[in-house]
Amino acid sequence: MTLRHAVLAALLDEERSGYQLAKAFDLGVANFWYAKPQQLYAELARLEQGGLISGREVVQTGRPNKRLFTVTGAGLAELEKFTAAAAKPSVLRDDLMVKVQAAGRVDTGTLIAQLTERIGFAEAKVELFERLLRTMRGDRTEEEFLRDGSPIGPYLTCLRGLAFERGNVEWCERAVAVLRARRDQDEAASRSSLPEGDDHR
Amino acid sequence: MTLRHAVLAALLDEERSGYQLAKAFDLGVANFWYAKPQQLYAELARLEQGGLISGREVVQTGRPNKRLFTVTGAGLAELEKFTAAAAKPSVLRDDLMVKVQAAGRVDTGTLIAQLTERIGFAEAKVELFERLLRTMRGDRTEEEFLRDGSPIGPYLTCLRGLAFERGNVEWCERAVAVLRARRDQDEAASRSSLPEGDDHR
DNA sequence: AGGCCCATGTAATCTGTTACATGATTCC
DNA sequence: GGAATCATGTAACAGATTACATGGGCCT
Repeated sequence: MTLRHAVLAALLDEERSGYQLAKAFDLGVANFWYAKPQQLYAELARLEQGGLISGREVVQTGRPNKRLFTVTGAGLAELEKFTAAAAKPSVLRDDLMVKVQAAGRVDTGTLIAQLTERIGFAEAKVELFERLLRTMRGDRTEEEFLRDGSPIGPYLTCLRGLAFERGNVEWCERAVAVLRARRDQDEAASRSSLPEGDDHR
Repeated sequence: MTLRHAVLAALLDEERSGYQLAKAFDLGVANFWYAKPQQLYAELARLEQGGLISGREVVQTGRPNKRLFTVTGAGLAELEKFTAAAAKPSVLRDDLMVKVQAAGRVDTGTLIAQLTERIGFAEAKVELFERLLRTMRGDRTEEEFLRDGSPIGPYLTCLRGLAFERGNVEWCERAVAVLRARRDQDEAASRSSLPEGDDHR
């Protein structure tokens, strides 16, 4: 049950609507947690009922009204308690890893295509995070911001997201290079010896 | 439903028991997926019933008998299908990120303690992965292994795990340094001006 | 006219976690 | 004598995903 705390943390520096949170927690942005809109609306309802956040209706013209939520004192206390509790190590769960684990037994072309697609996604996120960081620090340098900028939390988590996506790009590129080289080698080998379909494994 | 495919991928290069899989998928090793033992035993049962894997009883003396599983033709076909399907981008979910997101509003000392603990875990995993890689490649250099070593899948996923954990160490160290510097600054500031409890935010 | 953005949810299903259960062997 | 390792599960509950639902405004 950590979505709870992720929501509280996201509401700390400014009040937000469910929709805004949904944007922030969706893939493409998610720099510190991921969740679907439905999950968020449900969690917001529970949090409000428990008095950890409070919402206020904002009437809008030209578009549906929305509810903006703020963390209450009780909410902050809950976050404090959560922070003090032992963190469970993060769990890795990525489809692409499973596919690569099977490399050599499944079609190499398909794998290369998937890795290439991922490179695109990851690069887009790298750019997004870089833009986000620039926006947060404004005209200051990174060092200056880290020394006394605010809010510092989102900046730090964004830095982690950036490094993570850069790691993705590097690894995917490496994997593509390795798989291509091995495929070319296998093809050359089967051409020279046995022209019959000698599957590369 | 990707645990299914993760299990298939893990059984590809050699037959394993539920217990062995549980070890491999547990934190501390998990280089490409994470799951609890109970989940694995349940999934193995389902996979066997579906004919995607087949198990054989191995009678042991001095310890309980075990069942070793292998991927069937149908299982490999399923993996192939999975590989060709679009991968959903990986979801980030890490308690520690949530805590850091709240930096500045929750106790800094607690945060630093948590980050320091994580550094320890991550360093242990770095060493573990390095050992695993060395074992896999034997007396070959990394380049040699990547050119024609086998199995290549586990080696590549392990490389990703290694890079990920190194990224964790670097980021945690950075975050600790930043938070320490800011805390010291705040303390100095409140000592010189207002000795009254002027919370750093 | 069709599709996307804003804005919020409900219901059913699937996945994952926690707690419980058993029992022999080996190591300290 | 107690803890850890090997080995396999069941049952109850919590958490997450998928499908469905609504409705006005804006852009092309």
